[in-house]
Amino acid sequence: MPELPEVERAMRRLRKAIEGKTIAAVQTLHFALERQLPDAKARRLKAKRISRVERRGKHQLIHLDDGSVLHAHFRMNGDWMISRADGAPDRFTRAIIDLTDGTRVELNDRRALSALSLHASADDSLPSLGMEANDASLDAAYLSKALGSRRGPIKPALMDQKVIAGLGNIYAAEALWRARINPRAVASSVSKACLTRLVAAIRDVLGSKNRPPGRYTDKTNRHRFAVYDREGEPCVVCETPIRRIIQAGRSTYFCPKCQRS
DNA sequence: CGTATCCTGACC
DNA sequence: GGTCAGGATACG
Repeated sequence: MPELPEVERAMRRLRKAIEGKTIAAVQTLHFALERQLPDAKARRLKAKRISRVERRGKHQLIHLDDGSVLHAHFRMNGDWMISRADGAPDRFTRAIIDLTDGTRVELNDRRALSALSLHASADDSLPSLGMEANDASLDAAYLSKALGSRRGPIKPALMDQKVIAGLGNIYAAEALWRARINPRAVASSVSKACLTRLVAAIRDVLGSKNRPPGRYTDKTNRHRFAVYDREGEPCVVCETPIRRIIQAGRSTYFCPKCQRS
């Protein structure tokens, strides 16, 4: 369940469940996770105390008292399930973190594309990231600089975590629709006025008012999005049918009339 | 830059 | 059986 607000909520649940506690055991239940966190490495986590849980973009960092870091990323479908060590893990649980107090954290991910790995220090646990999408100091000047060297379309550029950390496919499309910017517009050529609208639009789509309360694939949440997954449906502003195109291998939804530039 | 790839499940 | 899926990365 990525996209920054969802990761933020998941991180807070994780923090509440494990911060200050001690790891009893970590195990992987799927070869894709085992490959990243081999049993020999997982064993090193035993008896480590969790000093802090942190989010950076869509990454989650579990800081341990010896300075090492357990890095987690949900990718497409991951989520935490907090349970108890004496129960059976969920069918789609790919890794388990058991705490000495009996709390169990399950990394639940049907596709098993999630990342989970152990690093000696925080420094080598993360790729370089751009400004946080929900950073109050995000402004048109920053975007202008970050996009200045990009000759490709703006929508894939917005999803590049080195440009803005935390913006994903859904909210990139939603923000561009709100800002009335064509997703195919060349990133470096988007005007300052448009970038100013885009900054406001990013705040709007990430703001709690406009976000679904739970998992955003829930049918009941679908209506919360203006363009995402609405191919052929009328634009809520101008009633032009929403179009779907593929950019960098991902679906982009947009209104061909509202987003002309 | 775009494309293929990692994976599995859900849905048509 | 084919297609699609909220992400990121390696590669050409």
